[in-house]
Amino acid sequence: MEYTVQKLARIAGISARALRYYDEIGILKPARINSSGYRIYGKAEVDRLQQILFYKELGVGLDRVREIIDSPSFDSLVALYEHRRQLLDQKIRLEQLINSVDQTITEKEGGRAMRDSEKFAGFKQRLIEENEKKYGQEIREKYGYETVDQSNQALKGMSQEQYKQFEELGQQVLSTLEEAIATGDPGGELAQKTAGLHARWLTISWGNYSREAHAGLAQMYVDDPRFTAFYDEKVQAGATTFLRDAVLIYTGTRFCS
Amino acid sequence: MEYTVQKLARIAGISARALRYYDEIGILKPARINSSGYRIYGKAEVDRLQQILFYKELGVGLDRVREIIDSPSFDSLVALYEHRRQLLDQKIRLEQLINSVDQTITEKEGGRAMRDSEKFAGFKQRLIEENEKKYGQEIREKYGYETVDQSNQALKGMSQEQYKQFEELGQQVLSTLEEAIATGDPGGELAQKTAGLHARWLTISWGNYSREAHAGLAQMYVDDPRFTAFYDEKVQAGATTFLRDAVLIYTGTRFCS
DNA sequence: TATTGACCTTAACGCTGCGTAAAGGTTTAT
DNA sequence: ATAAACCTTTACGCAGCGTTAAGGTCAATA
Repeated sequence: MEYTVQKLARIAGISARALRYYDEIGILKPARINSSGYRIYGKAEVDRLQQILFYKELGVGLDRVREIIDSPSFDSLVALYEHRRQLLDQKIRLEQLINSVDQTITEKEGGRAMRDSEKFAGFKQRLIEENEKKYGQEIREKYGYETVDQSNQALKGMSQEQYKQFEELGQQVLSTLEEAIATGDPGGELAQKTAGLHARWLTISWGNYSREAHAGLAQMYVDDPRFTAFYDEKVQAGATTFLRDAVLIYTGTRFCS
Repeated sequence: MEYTVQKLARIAGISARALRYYDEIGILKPARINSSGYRIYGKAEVDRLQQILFYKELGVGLDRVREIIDSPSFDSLVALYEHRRQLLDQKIRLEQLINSVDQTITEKEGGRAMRDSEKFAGFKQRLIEENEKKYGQEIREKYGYETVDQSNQALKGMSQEQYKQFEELGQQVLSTLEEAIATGDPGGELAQKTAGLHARWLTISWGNYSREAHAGLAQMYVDDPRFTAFYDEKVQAGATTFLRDAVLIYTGTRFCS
């Protein structure tokens, strides 16, 4: 039941260097050092390592891991809740990045070089988002969710010109969808372009865009016979399912049905 | 139209140190160095910096940014697609982490200490996920999405004992939902617990869990009169909307309706 | 028994994208 | 003239190890 670094490293699936590092920072010290200076780990250390790796697996930093496993269970729960919040924040940031990349891609695909004004608009957008991140929650806590919802609603009844784009896009979605189905590959370039167009269509109709909602809607299309009828008749049989698959891939949603 | 480091830094919203670093790694060199050794930037450098910051904003690393802006537009599109994929991978990883944290939280809240077998099961789970990450796409490309779907389907018709849990959970969801509504706060502890129970309920019924799908379903509940009727009658009026709000917060979904 | 190969040790640099001194020169305003 | 506000280079620090480098230890084999 005694292990040297490499043996423990192998059963734990990490590197020997990592173990030496854990020793160095004091988060996991060997049970004893043998006469040759070798690190010898025992059962207790295996258990502790298991715990360390478990929390690390959750993406917790080593410092925080130490706090968690060296403190009573009450604290660990709080720490986990806090960690969860941080993960969610990261996720939101990632989603914003993905949306931005999507926008850039569609703009570039349109062959239209970005003009300076748009670049600066991007900067403004960034500022707004930063603001949202910093104060959004505070605002929500102060005024409740309904206010935010309402201000989102306010974005809806905006311009008149968008309606034309909206209609056009709707047609474009249908036509590219038809082409895409011919390729048979919902992960293919055409299908992804279709999903992108569909995303823009949604963006206009909802005033904003979230990939969850996009994926959810695509699934709803399939589940709701009215939508299924619409796409399957406007394009061809199976079109709705194909669109859903394309959208699920586009939004990065894992398989969930 | 000529700027020193700090002036440029101010209009670009970054630090002077960053500019010096960009010079150091050669991604943005000043137009010239004046007689006192000061870095002097011109219009061209402003434009280039704008580009750099734009891509950096998308989360692209500086090395890749350099590749993108120093190559024709074709390459940049490919790079963007690739970058998008990486972001999606990161996002999926984050979601897995969040799910794990959720599980740990519910387990800890249940007051039940994790047994060693479960710890190791977690490790196995990790291995499976790693495998999925490494080879999942390859498999999908080889055998198409349907195979993966089918193997997912296979997970569904599993145990018989789960059905009991499933029924029980359904009742629990309803009862905690009722308590939660009494508090009036969809972000509160009880409401989040309800959402957690609902998540577990889904996990069992679907064989796996994705937070997008969860959020999407919650929204669907509100949109679909059959579901609305179910929850609003089983619990009380407005229960469906409350559950949706709780789930949206639980899943970290931004407001999208 | 000598040698090989598989272990073990410490020490120290490297990676990203800068933040943050430290130690000193330049320009501008008062 | 002097202070304030710039500018410069140099270099350590951050997380979590990976990766040599330079050298001891242990078990088995020729």
